[in-house]
Amino acid sequence: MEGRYEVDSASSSSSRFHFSEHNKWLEAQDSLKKNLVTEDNYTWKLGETEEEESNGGELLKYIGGVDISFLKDDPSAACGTLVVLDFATLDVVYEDSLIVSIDVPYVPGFLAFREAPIFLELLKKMQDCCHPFYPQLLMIDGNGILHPRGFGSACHLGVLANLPTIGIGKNLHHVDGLTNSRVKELVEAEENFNVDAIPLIGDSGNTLGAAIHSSKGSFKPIFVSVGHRVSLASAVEIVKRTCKYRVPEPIRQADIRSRDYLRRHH
DNA sequence: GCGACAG
DNA sequence: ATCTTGTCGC
Repeated sequence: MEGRYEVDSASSSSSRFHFSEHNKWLEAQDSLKKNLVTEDNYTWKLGETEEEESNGGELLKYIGGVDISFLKDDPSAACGTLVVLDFATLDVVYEDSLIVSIDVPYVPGFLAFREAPIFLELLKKMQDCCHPFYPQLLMIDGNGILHPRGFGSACHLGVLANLPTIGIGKNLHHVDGLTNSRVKELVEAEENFNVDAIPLIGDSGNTLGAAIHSSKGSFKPIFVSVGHRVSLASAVEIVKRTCKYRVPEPIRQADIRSRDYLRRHH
């Protein structure tokens, strides 16, 4: 018998998370990871050059963002929001929110098990009615491969929805020797003086993501990592083009609107 | 043993 | 993630 955990009755919320659940989640991540694609795998172009725009290929136009808000009291009451923006204008062209009750705890390294189900439901609603603005790519507030097992919530959602995804972290998830102080060193290193996307290379030698200073007023970087079916280079390019402020617009709009919706409907 | 730990 | 106003500065 592995992990008998329930004996430990003295501790509180965190011990509600039993070893058996932990193992199930590890196995699920391991299994889903087999379908992960970490290179560009889509047909559209970004439209960065006039040539591409006049060439008549399909362009990236609809870019989605998702976020969840919670209430202080009643921590199970949550609002998930999906927005779709026009990549060229950054206008919000679609918005949908859902109030749900979430009983899955937040456990570092397993964010997707808490948040992904509501995002999949929001996406399914769009798909079921063949909505013309269904996103070609999705940004998630949470990491992609910048994760203890290389499979953060952006990867998880990307694989389940079969959509290209990009992970956006507002704080660093310490992994593979990448700590706040180590990243600070990298950011301040002389060779990175004029570099706007600093590669995050862990102790393993793998590049797990990039730190970027999105808006001019912010010294605090955001952390971009590959979710699914997008290369890091493309992810960085797309994120930079959607940043009016520190947090890219798809995430920022989803965040604002989910918070508003929860306030107005509770 | 202690600290760290996306949202 | 959440509670929370003004305020200092470009």
